[in-house]
Amino acid sequence: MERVEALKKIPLLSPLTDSQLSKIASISVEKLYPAGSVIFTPGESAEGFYVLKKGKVKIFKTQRGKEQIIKIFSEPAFFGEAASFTGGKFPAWAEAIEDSEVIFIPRSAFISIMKEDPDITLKLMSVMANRLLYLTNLIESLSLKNALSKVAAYILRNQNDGKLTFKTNLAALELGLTKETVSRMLSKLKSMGAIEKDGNVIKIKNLQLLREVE
Amino acid sequence: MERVEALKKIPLLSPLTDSQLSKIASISVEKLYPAGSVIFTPGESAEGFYVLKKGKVKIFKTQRGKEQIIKIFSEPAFFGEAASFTGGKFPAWAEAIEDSEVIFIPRSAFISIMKEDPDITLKLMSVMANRLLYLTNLIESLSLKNALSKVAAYILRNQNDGKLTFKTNLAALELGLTKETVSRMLSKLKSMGAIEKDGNVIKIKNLQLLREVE
DNA sequence: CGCATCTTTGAAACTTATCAATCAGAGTGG
DNA sequence: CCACTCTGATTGATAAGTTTCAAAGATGCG
Repeated sequence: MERVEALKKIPLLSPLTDSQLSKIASISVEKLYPAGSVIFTPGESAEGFYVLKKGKVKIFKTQRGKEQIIKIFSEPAFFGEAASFTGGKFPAWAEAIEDSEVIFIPRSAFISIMKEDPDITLKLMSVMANRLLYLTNLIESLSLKNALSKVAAYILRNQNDGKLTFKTNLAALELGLTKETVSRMLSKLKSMGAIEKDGNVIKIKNLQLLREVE
Repeated sequence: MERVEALKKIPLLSPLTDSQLSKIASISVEKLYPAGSVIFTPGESAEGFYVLKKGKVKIFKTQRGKEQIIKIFSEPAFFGEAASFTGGKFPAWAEAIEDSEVIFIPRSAFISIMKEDPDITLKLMSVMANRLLYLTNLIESLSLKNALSKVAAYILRNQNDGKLTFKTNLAALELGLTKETVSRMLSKLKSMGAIEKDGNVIKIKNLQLLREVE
């Protein structure tokens, strides 16, 4: 069954037996979200959580017309689990930033799985622990770093082999800055000789320097 | 046994049997931390987590001489569990802000308890889910609110019966502001008629107004 | 090629931080 | 009981960092 295969790709769920997975699959709901569409809104009751089978989703907060991205998920991943397990409401927005396929798993189904398979619970806990650490670091970055070091840290974090594709606007939303500021910091890093820019591809030229300003 | 009693006060641990608790108690280590002393430092290997039996502890990050409080714990509570369960290092500082008594529980002990008692695991998960939501809201506050609404939100959050004891310095560290700015915002709220101040006690005079600026 | 979109740059405005001085209150010791 | 000091809060002036607004440049796509 195709949905079972999708669930199996999620590291959290992969150790489940086929029968467990098909049980989940049978009561889960699959949905398509075109890029730009909203998956859930803050205040909405969290009756379950979401498995991202395909695509990319951003979780973000808004206030006074400003936006702060909390986290971007790429397939395979799951999200919305924290609100789901407290049994309360989602605290933030979830929006597809690419055409996405999502599987919704009702809380009750998953809790019964957790009760019969403690390893899954431990695994989920370790995922949540990692998310706590991630958010702790995000807080550090938002509160204690200046614009230049935020951008430097962003490049270091998202780089692959000394290179990365860079969307100014997206970076700005993640870093809690405006696109203009990000652009200026990029120019500064360029003039310092730390990076090189060609279109929307950034190449790290001086790793050590970048680490120093981070 | 006295330590068992202390452990029982932690909502997370209270459903455990006395034999489980005394097992934990027997391998845990109790320590006193005078106000101002450091409990753990970032980068330190997290071999377990901490139960706060008495006192008050702040978890915070530092960078370039600035400080951001992540969370303040008052007895009874536990902290350091996220890092402990990822098996990695603490991401932040923990410091007693009052004379504190702390029980250290090695990871291994607790994991074996979790394996034999799934309810504890679920409970711990729900605590971690709540902490995720808390941090999400902190991010929102740090990134999207201005100084005035941060202070207003702080008052609303910490008020009790329309009153609260206010330490400018502490609020500043939690809100990611300077004490001067906090003081100025307080004056502003006072001149708006939203609050009243007598020594370090703040009284809310106009709740609706306070909610509006939040 | 031309239009729409994103990026860069500049100037001004705004918010918050910094630095410095003063003030208020709580002990403390004479 | 009164200086005296210590700590924390307030206030003012100035500086720094970031945003905002506006315009000009690039880039990509139909």
